[in-house]
Amino acid sequence: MTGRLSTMAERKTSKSGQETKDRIIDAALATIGSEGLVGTSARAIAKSGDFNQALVFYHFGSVDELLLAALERANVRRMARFEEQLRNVESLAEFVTVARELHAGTYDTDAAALSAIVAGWSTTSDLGARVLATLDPWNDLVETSLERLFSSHPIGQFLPLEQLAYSFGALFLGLEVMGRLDPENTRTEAAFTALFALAILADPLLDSVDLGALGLGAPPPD
Amino acid sequence: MTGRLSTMAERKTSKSGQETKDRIIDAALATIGSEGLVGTSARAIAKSGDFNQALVFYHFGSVDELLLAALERANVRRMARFEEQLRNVESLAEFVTVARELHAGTYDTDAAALSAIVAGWSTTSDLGARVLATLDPWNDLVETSLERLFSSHPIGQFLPLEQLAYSFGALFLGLEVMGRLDPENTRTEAAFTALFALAILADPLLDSVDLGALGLGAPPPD
DNA sequence: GTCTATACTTGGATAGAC
DNA sequence: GTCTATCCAAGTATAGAC
Repeated sequence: MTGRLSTMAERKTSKSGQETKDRIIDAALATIGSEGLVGTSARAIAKSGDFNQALVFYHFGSVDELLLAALERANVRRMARFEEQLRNVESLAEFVTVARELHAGTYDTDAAALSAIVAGWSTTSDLGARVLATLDPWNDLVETSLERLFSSHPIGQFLPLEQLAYSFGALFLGLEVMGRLDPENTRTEAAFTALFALAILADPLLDSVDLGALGLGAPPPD
Repeated sequence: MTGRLSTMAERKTSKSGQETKDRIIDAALATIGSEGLVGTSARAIAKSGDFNQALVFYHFGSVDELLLAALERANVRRMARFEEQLRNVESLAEFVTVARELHAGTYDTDAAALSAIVAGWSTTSDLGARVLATLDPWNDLVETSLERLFSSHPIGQFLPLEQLAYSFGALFLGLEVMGRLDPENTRTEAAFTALFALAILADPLLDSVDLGALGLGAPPPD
């Protein structure tokens, strides 16, 4: 019974702000997922997380800043989850598989919030730059992954891997956005299946490319 | 002086509504381009087009309906502009070139509005279905184009062209959205350049594919 | 069909009590 | 750090004069 007093000390940090900030961020992500970006107001977020609306402004200053923090958080979580897999990819087919898993959690709040914020703010220039900065690490990660993947293929050195990484990111974003337009999301699923099939075709093909025939240098020795 | 009465008859259709509806749609598209989707309210549109805010509701019922009409209009215009080019494409490189031209008008109001609406409404389910319906014709168009393109390649029959068409559309959308995040838009430009280079590599490669080596049937006769 | 005026709602943001 | 209360701005939508 007297223990209640001593546990106070243990819980001192519980209201130190960081915990509340986390709750607010999670509530923001959940609200974007359920209400869409336009429906995500400070009041809606507060209602979703069952705290006071004024806390948003106390901890983040404005709704936009909160959403940027939420974007950052969701992005970090997703990168942490897939970084290792992506780094160890050894074929295009594996690459597509990882991307598909990344997409698979259709109702994953982080995923929904990410594409909603990125897409929804793509025309508001001041915020756009900060969104782009948040997404930047993906470019490096994918590029590294592609370098590794193509290091064993003779054609790799002729490919613009940096731009290809950016393009793969754009393709992924486009598939996410299109998928969310369709409530049943069947088309994006089908697209991933098709891309996987394509990768299966392309993987052996990359090995058999005759660079000489393409005018890119001497063919690999037999 | 008495002519004023007779010219009234000529101008009778000028205020028949359709002309005003056009003005409103154009103003809506312009506003999305300059203010972003979130900044596009009935008041902002009316100010941009210099007419009364109430006209939006008289002619379209709501702002959402107006934006759907604007989406439809912009989409029809863009399809009309590129349908013929796309239908006559004869190589992957040409295909990329057309896509690049489609993207090139960075400050084209139609293009900006299209990607903003599609992206911004991707999480609001009720409107999303209608957006998807508007974009549908592109899938058919691109698929037809790909069929034509691959009709002379033996590997064409093994490719899931419908899903590839959808994927190309998603890639284009993703590149547009990413491009708008970046005020200078240099990365999407670079991506198109890289994709063009890739297409240049892939075009002759498709002809030289040895289907037998991929286990897809007899190799083409010499 | 178009305008003015206005009712109503929602949302951002702050002040001040606790 | 969190709450209540409140101000103010902006938006949707409608009524009614012209």
